[in-house]
Amino acid sequence: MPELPEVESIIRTLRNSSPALIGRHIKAVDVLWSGAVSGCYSSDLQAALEGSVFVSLGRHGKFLILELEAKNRSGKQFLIIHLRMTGRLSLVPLNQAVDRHTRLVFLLDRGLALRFDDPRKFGRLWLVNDPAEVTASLGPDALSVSYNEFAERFAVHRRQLKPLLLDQSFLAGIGNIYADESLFRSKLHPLTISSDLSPDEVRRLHCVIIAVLEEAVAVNGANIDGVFKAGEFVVNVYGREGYPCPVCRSPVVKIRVAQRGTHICPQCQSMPEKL
DNA sequence: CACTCTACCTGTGCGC
DNA sequence: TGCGCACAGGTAGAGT
Repeated sequence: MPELPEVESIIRTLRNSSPALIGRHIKAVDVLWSGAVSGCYSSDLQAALEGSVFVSLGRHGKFLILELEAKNRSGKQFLIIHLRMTGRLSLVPLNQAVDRHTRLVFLLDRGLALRFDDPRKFGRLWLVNDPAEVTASLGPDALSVSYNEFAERFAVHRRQLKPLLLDQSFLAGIGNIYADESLFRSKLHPLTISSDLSPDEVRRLHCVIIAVLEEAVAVNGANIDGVFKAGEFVVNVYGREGYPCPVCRSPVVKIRVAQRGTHICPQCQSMPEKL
């Protein structure tokens, strides 16, 4: 399931592809499942995008932001894509057959197609004039947030750490896997109330989040048995219930926090005193 | 404000 | 072998 590092990895792959996505014209858009298109009708999306050219690629948190220039219109357009859990975006040969999970195909020049596949149909796509129409409610990107901004935003909350890290309006880009990994490496229990952290612990958490995400980005994301196999980043606790903690050898335990499967080392991540 | 629950989906993997 | 079912995940929106 793509979180920030996996989305970043997709962007890098698309940037380095040859022929590149940047500069490609959209000749047509096939919408195989219209539910994937949010905020407008798929016919509007098709009409607005035909003839457009990709000019840049970026992201905010887990949202991909593809900038386009329309042929006959002034002003920019942005295709915003959220892959949610099972979405995939790939550049393929134009003649490659769709499979049963293909939801959208952008037919391009130079014999290419940009394809959106998504078995679980959770992924969504928007066409807007300003990315903020979709991303305005997001907090700062987790990969580049400064310590000052992190600490400032942290200070206004009194919440359990795990749901706080997962809250995209607090910090954009962290999902279940990297939340568990960041809390493990920070030696913090997911149920700890954020306002109970010492300034040193807040600083440590910020450092760990950035370090974890940077490490994962450097190797193209996580590699989790049976779940996500894009990259080489190996997690310590997520999905490893019953396996020994790499630090102290205590068995990793799975608990439920905010309705989410949560993995901890009960030894290294001690329970907050109040519980 | 903080939290919980539900809905959205479908492939996987379990128990029987 | 095959059936049924719980479960996984991110987010929005409603409710406590």
